[in-house]
Amino acid sequence: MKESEKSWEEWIEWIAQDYGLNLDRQDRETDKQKRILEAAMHIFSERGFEGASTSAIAHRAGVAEATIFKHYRSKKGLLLHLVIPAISKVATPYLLQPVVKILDQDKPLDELFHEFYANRVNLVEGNWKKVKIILVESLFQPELREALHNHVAKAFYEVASDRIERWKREGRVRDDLPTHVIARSILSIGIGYLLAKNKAFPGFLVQEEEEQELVWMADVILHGIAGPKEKGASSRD
Amino acid sequence: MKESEKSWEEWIEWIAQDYGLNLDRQDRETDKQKRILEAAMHIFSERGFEGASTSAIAHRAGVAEATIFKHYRSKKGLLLHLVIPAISKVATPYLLQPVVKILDQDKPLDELFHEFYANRVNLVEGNWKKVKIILVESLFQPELREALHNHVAKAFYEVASDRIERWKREGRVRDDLPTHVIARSILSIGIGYLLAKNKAFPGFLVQEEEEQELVWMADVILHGIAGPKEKGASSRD
DNA sequence: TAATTGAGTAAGTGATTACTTACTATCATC
DNA sequence: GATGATAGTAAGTAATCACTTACTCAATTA
Repeated sequence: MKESEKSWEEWIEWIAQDYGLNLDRQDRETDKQKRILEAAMHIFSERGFEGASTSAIAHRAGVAEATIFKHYRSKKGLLLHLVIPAISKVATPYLLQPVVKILDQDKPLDELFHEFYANRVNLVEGNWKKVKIILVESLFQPELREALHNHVAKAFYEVASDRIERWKREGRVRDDLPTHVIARSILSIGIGYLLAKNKAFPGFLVQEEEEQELVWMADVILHGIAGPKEKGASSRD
Repeated sequence: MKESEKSWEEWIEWIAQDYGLNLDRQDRETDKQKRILEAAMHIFSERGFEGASTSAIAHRAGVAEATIFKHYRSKKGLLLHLVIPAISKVATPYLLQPVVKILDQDKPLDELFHEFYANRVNLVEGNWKKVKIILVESLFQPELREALHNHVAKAFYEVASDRIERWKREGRVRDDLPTHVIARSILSIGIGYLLAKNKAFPGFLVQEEEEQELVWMADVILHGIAGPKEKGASSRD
């Protein structure tokens, strides 16, 4: 069976065997386990996976180093314990539902996109450290990349493309652009804002209050930036 | 003097002193020096800075480990030797010139943006490994982040905002959007395409030939994705 | 040609790494 | 009150880390 053909459940099971990932989220974690995960989140996100030492994590968590290995088997096991539940939450209908709910409202697209961006920006910023770990490490850890591609991205794209095609039929979205271009553009505007604000170049690429920026984002993605003199040039008219 | 008030030249000099960076690019590198830099580029980009060992780099370059330290003083010095010249090239008018040349042509913005995206996509893809190192490590190395922010980003933004404001006056670009929003949106569409194609989710976010994708990118940023039913909703009309 | 210089390296250095072993303390169950 | 089972850890382990020392050799300079 090829890697990419594994279902989410099969993939999780495979990881679980290799790294002792306990999937039963019900069985409550010890106080020390929680503190280890919290410490790991901070140190992984500050120094990256390779730059983080288990001794530093143990020290920050206030436990002996061996305790980490008792619970998580290996350093990589610790990383996956931290990150896989987060990914699996996103892949779950549970976290995809706000998106669906927002996209299915009977409102002008301006308002709808505004709400969508506000919701997703909020989600990412509320979990910035974990998001950073997942994004950076997915560049170096094939398992993570595979997971993001096959499950998170795919799930989102299915929801998105479904709506976009309906909007095309209803004349609310241009039907002369392929669906993937529209989906990518919507995402790009949001990601660009998050990068500019959080990491890259705050100060001159993000200057106003968030509420106002979100309105502009929705405006740009819907109507573009062309002025009256350039409007006729579109192939759609 | 605050970090951010250093000029590019002062900053380079400061780095040079700390890490023995030889700025005189004229004095030709040894064959072995070239091979070390080449090996470092591959291994840094594959494993990240912390994950890359100097012994692995030496092995790949076919030199003794000590040779690396003879030339670059420390592992971090090696990283900066690799990365600073690349950044400084971008900050230089020399590499900014293609952008200026493209943006100052007397053509419809559709064509202009198409050309701009083609040019920048080309540049990034031709130097993908270095770009990856710079982006990832700038998340963890403050010197790199500082350099990108104060010199590359600033330089680009100055060129961009100048043109955008002129276009506003000429009615070629909407004057009801702030300049930074326009600049950010243009960049976002480009970055989104690069991420989708190279790293994140090729396959369903990038499906067509590059030439065609570039046309769509220019189209979306100029005219948006709204269909006839939603067009009236804009605040600009 | 004697002296100097820079490229290059073999063989280390102590520190730190991820991970183990062998142990104690606590607590529920029979 | 003996029996496991689990949580936790002190004190290791071998391997690897970034970096140094002390040297050779070839080319240049005086």
